[in-house]
Parts: sequence; structure tokens; C-alpha cells
Amino acid sequence: MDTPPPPPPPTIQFSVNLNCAAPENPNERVIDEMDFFSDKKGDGGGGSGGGGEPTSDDDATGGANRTVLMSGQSSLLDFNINTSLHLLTAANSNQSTVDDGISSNSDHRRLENELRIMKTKLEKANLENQHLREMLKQATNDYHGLQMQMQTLKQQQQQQQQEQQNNHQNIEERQNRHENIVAPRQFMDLGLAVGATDGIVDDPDKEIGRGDDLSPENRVSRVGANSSRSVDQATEATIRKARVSVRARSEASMITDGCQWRKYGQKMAKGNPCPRAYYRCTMAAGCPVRKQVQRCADDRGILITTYEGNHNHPLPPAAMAMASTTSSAARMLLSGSMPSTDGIINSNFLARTLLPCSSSMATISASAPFPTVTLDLTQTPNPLQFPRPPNNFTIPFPNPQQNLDSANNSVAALLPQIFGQALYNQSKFSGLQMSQEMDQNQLNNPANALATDPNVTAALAAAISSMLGGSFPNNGINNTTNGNNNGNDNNNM
DNA sequence: CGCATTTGACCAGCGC
DNA sequence: GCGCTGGTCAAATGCG
Ligand SMILES: [Zn+2]
Repeated sequence: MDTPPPPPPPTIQFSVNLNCAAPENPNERVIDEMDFFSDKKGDGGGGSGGGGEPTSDDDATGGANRTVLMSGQSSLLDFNINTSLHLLTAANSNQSTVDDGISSNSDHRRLENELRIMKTKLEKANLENQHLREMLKQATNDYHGLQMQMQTLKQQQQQQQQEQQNNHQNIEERQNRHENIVAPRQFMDLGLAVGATDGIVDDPDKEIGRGDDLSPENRVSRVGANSSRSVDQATEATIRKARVSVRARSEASMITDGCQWRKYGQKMAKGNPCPRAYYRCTMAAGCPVRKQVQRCADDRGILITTYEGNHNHPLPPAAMAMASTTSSAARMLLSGSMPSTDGIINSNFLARTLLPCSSSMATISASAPFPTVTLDLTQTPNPLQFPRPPNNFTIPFPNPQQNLDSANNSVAALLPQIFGQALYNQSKFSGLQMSQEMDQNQLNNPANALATDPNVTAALAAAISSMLGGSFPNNGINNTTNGNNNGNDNNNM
């Protein structure tokens, strides 16, 4: 779901929370934010039982007063019954009694002052809550998208089983049906996530510029002056388009990702004897998704596939994996690199988010013109033996076995969830759930905290590697390109 | 014959 | 302004 007003970048949220929490009451305020979302939890960080249990009195004063109450003075509840504003005075009654003898006017002024301060704080808190709500909404949407994908996989599996039982036809027929089973439109909300981030820069370009430029009818007048406008828009959109490149060992000419690709160009890259092939998604007429396939100059066994753009059409489950992976990764990139001052910091942060364990496995380059996420899977000789660390986060697979059952999708289907987890982790540091799971040390160094959790990287590597390795022998799904563009033919310069 | 690939040419951005 | 490079187009070619 691309929200026209760009959702507040998580990283910014993180800093905001730090600013609010650090100076005075680090824990209570954050906890209270969490409390705002989950109405059930009355106790803050440690409280088991009574502490912050919302009472009927609490309802009368509203959530704002609860903020004050959470600061440790629950005994003041009685005073709050009269007026909500008196809570503030009551909270500082101890100090005010000291000054009592001086003048009641100054006391009054001070009270007003504090009232003002509290009001501003309240507004701030409300604003923050709003932001967090938006983030929560987005996370929920992502979750729903994944659920839809899960359902699709289930349905597909059931259909396949039925087909196997009813008629033991040849495999080709089944694969044709496999193509026809497209993902529900809802998933496109996930897939188009980058589109939302694109909207930060220039919204209509992606659809109008790209779409027009790619439609065959409009290509006729490409050289003409009338097309210059759309071309400009398209290039502008391209400038900030994030890319996701996957490095993996493969002898095939192209990795199988479930999409239909049509080769539209081949160039000799600078400093690489192997040509670079350009592919375009042909599953829909105006689909803007492209990918580049190139062999590594040093080791021709390494295939570098770079994805760009988002599908504007429903996808078969097998293709959804990679599509949502790339879009999620791209969204991570763009959401982090958007603010100008934080760009560098965020890119580093994102790099460590994606790559907690080993720096050699994935890198994030936010440098111009394209921010790129690179997943280097060449270091994992046997992905299936990847150790599964038992701690910390549990990647929210709805039902992993279902995924593994269907041959084609198998591990590839895990990709979006894994990346979704990465996003989830990122949002964690933005303040969503920080208070409950992070201690102070981790608060100071969130990237390190993430780095201690190798689940993301491990699962990601295993998924992609397995996909690469497993899909080639016979599971070639929809790819129409065959592998005869191997290194030697140097065509273009 | 239709479709995908090949491949030379074209275009735009960027650095000098 | 010029050359280099990446990316794209589209006519030519190949294939089933
Ligand atoms: Zn597509």
C-alpha cells in the first residue's frame, strides 16, 4: 500500500524517540508509547501486576494523564478525580509547598508554566503516537500481504495435489496452470512498496513515464520531440530507483525467479570481459521491471543479477518471492536514505541490518545514481547446512512447511518474509518495540544489537542460495530465455 | 509465421 | 564541448 504522504522514515522515528527518552525519563516514556498501542498492557517495563493497571479513574482522565501517572506516582490518582489538569499540580505538589510562603501568584504562574510544558509534551506524545500508528499500520499491511501470499501458496498446493490425483498428466500442463494462478492483487501492495518510496521523489513518473515509455505504441516516436517529456520523467524516476543485486554461483545464464523475461539488449561492461545482458519483464505489457545479468569478471561462475523496479501486475507465487524481496530491500534502502543528512548513517545502518553476520555477504551502496543492495551468496558453499541459531527473533513464517512442499517456490518463497523481517527489525529500532526488548546498551547501539542476531542473514542466504541451486536442474518455471549468451559473444560497444 | 534473441545504433548522463 | 559509458531501441536474424 503506497501511502501518498510518505510514511515517516523509521530511522527518523528512532532519533525522535531517543531525544525524548534520553534526557529525563528514558524508560517510562517509551513504555508509555507502547502502552498506547496495546491497551491491555498496563504495566511498563518491569511491573508484574498492579503498577500501571488502568482503572476506571484512568479512563476519566484519558491517555494523556496516564503518561504522567506512568512516571511513577500512581498514588496521585486520587487527586486526578477532580480535574484532569490538577494532576500536573499534584505531581509537583511537594515542590510547590516549599514555595508556599512566598507568594501565591508566583505559584500560580509556575503552575501555568508547567501546564504549558505538559501540554507541549502531550502534543509531542500525541504526534509521536500518530507516527507510530502509521508505522504499525504499515507493518500490519505487510503482514497481511504475507498472509495472502501464504494462502495463495496453500491454494496452489492444494490444486496441484488435486491435479495429481485426478489426472496424472504431464508436467507441462501443471506448470501452465501454475502460471495462471496469479497472486491476489493485495500482494501488490507489498510489491509496490518501492513505488511508495518513489513517490517521495516523484510520484507520477513511475507509472506515467515508465509505462508510456515502455509501451510499444509509444516507442515509435521515441526519437521525436514529443517523447522527450516522458523520457525525462522516466529518467528522473530512474535516478532514485533502488536496485537489488544478487551474486551467486551459477552455471546457467540466468537465475530462475519465476518471472518471464525478455532480453532486450547486451553490452560489454567496462572492465569485464563478459557481456552484460538486459532483460525486461514480459508478464504484463507495461511492466517496468528490468534486470541485468552479468558474470563476474574474476570468477565466471558467479552470476550477478540486478533487479530494478516493481511489477505492475499480479505475480505467480514463484515470482512473488523475488519480487517482494527486491521491493522490500529497495524500500529499506530508500526509506533510510531519503533524509539528506541521515543518508550516510542510515545506509550503514541498513547494511548492518541486512548483514549482521558477515560483511562479505551483502553490502549496501547508497551511492549515486542507484542505491543498491547487493547480496553476495558466493561465500556459502552449502546453504542447506546453514546453522540455525536458536535465539532471538523468530521469523514469522505462517507455515514454513507449506512453502517447502511446493517444489518450485520452496525456499524462494521465504525471501519476502525474510526481508520483511529485516524491515521489521529496522522498525524495531525506530521505536516500535524497542523498550521491551532492548536494554540500555542496545539502545545506544542498535546496529550492534541487530548484528547479534544472525537469523536474518542466515535465512536470507539459505533462501536465495537454495533458490539458485534448486531451480535450475528441472524446475525452470517461466523463463523463456535460454542460455546461449555465454561470455564469448561480444556484440556491442 | 510468430516470437524471442541478436546486434548495431542511438540517447542521456557524467567526467574531463 | 567532447568522449566515455550505461542503458535502450528496433531491424535483422534465428528458431520452433
Ligand atoms: Zn513484471
